[in-house]
Amino acid sequence: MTTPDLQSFFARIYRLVAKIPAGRVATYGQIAALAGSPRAARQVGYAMARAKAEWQLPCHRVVNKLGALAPEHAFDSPDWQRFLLQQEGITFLENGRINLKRHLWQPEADQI
DNA sequence: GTGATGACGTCTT
DNA sequence: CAAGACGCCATCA
Repeated sequence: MTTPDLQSFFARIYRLVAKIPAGRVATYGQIAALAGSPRAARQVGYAMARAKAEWQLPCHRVVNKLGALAPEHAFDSPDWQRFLLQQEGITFLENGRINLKRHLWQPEADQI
């Protein structure tokens, strides 16, 4: 159709991120693909940076495909994201990355 | 409308 | 998989 963007891709990204259950993590590419643009993974991170705290988005549950967390400057405190994830039961490897094999979010049709 | 930006991903070394 | 370079693509100035 001529109007594929109901509001903006960011809006869809926010909606998807909000559906990530606690104790699970999703990748930027995963969110981007669900939003309709598999190649727009960067925009997912951009959307997180522009996200407002009032939206209460679990942006700390969004990581890259390597399991590495966002840059330190992205959160209030350098290890704030890691702290939140550990509080939800996320396990980290010795190299400081998340064990995606164990905590990667598997979106279902009803979740979208 | 053009150019620059960037919380990524993939390829190559 | 580590580190660097290029590409992608929506948003911002």
